[in-house]
Amino acid sequence: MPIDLSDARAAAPALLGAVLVREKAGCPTRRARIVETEAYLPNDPASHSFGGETRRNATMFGPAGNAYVYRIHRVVCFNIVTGEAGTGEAVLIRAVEPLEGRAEMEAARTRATVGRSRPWNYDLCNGPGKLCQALDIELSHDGAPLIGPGRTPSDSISLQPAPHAARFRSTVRIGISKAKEEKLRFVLPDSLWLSRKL
DNA sequence: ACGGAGATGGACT
DNA sequence: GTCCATCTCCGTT
Repeated sequence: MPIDLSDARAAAPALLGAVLVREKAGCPTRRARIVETEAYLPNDPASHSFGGETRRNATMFGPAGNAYVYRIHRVVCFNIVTGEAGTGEAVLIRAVEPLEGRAEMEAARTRATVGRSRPWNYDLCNGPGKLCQALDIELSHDGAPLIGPGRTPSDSISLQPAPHAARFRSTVRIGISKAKEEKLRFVLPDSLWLSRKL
């Protein structure tokens, strides 16, 4: 069963339990389970696509299944484009649980963080910027296809569907100032790797 | 365990 | 000049 990326509201919970696979030449494979997502809908005042297409958000208006990667403050965030091309919707991946290649994730986080000496814990990848550091997701991956052909084998991000539909909970989204009331954040309620506790 | 402040850089108007 | 889909540290419980 392919993952339902037909629209962001359906895709955000459907992506819970799916596994991100990061392949990079010279690095061990990193795999991580998605435990927290947020939907950004068409005509959503909190979405980057609100107000139309610009250079920065252009891949949001492209086909579903591509990575939308943007920079905010010091870090980048990783989204999966959903819906028909032109609708400008996506799902933000907010937290993942490491499954494989954890040492490589810790090394990547250490590389990206200055002055950290204590060991990594649940803060390894429990946030949208942190997981991009742990998986070496960069601005250059903006627009990259995650599913099907067209990926770069030596530098790919791909997706394995969840083995079964996950039991989830929804809450309000985090870190936004507009359209705060809608419950468009989706989590695996028992996960220890959420960016915030329930 | 939780909350607030400051760092910070680019996109957009 | 303003606005952030954030992170980390350091304070207080």
